[in-house]
Amino acid sequence: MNQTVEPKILKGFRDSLPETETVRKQIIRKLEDTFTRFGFDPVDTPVLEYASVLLGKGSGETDKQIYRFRDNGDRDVAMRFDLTVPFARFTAAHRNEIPMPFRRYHIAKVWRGENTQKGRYREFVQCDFDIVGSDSVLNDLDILLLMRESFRVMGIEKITFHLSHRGIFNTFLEKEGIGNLSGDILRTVDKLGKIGEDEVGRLLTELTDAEKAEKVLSYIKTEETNEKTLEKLIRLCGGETEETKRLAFLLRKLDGAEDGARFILNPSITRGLDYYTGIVYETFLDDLPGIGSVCSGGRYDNLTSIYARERLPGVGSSIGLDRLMAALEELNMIPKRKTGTAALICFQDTGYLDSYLALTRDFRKAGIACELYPEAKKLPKQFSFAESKGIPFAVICGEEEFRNGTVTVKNLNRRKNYTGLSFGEAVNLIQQDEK
RNA sequence: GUGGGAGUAGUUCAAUGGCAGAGCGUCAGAUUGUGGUUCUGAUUGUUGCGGGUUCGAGCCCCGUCUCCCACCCCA
Repeated sequence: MNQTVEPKILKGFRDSLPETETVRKQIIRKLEDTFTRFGFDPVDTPVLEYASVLLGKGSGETDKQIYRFRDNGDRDVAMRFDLTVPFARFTAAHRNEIPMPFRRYHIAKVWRGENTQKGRYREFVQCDFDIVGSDSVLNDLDILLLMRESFRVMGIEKITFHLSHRGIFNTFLEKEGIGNLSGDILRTVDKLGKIGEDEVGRLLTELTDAEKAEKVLSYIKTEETNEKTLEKLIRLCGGETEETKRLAFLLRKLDGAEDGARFILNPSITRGLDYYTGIVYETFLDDLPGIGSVCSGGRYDNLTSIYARERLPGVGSSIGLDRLMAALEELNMIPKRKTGTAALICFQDTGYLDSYLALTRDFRKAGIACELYPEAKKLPKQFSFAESKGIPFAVICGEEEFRNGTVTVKNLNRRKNYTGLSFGEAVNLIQQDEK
């Protein structure tokens, strides 16, 4: 039997080793705590949906990227492409069980069959949070505050939130008599950061004419301050509207940044997805903007239009966890933690097996994540095993300790011994360093 | 999906069409209750995969897979 199958995996799909997955789980835990503090509840939906439920919800481009096939019962099925469309179906299906306004978060994998690049995979995790069933600007504000808080708890402060307003932009386009070209113009304008003003101007001139292109270019330019940018938008729209007042309110409330995170009114942000109608935003790391937005979203008029009659407005955002982690890795910001295990119980003397087992049990009972080395090998051997796994502490007990009822703990990073400890002191020592 | 670049030991990288190599790492010992130095010895390969040309292919040609880059789109 020397015929083996090559252990290969598909393009754009990845394994996650403990050193990566431990960090990922830690980040997810922090995010879940944060979402919960903001009053959001978790939900889940199936990976597979009827293709008819998922198709035709984004642009034509997104349909091509959806994984779709016939299942064993010959049903036309598809894997979820994002978490928003399944959420729309979910909300329509459970409308009577959900009190409005509804705050939910959903952290799960999604699949897109597109070409890969750094920070672009075919299977990746999104962290979505939305508030539906209310038009209130306070929800827009809370989503933005939650975005800032989420990055703060992840320890990322050099970050910029670019925001803009789809509705105001459309008002402007209508006023200029080019509202019918909204979709094309939005997509073109969206490229400003990448291809520059001249090239965008050229493309806009192709779409309209030189004069209109000039006007649009002027509209999408970010001025020195948010106030000035806002003033310009109001002027180009022909005066204040409900929407500009709304945007002004948000910018006022978001002012007074307590850390490095900044909110910038950037009218060139438009988002490719069609369903946004109000405020939209994208988030870039100051040190690695090239990897793309790590958190995007906006306000939409009607989440469930395809599935139900009732109009259901909402606002939400999505953190791209895998892209974020790829960026953090590139920036050397991934914490070194390779395991959740805090202590290795060294095994030296087979005669004391029961004592080792009892010690292991007691540490676990006290909340210390630990494992007992399964063989009575030499200590250096056990130390280097712990080190290679990233376990910070070794518990060293032999005849002397068991006779005195004491515990010896070694901090493996500092190579420092703590002898003659009581069990409680040992637990404290290990827990202290946990933080 | 379209176009460009890359793929050699666990890893970083060598090898004019002519015996696949080095550093680092890993393992064992010097060292049977304490691993960062040193020394000794050992280990590591379907050159991504499959074909072709050739006396002979890691190297040239074709196909394919994966990664990286650009477009597209987006997290």
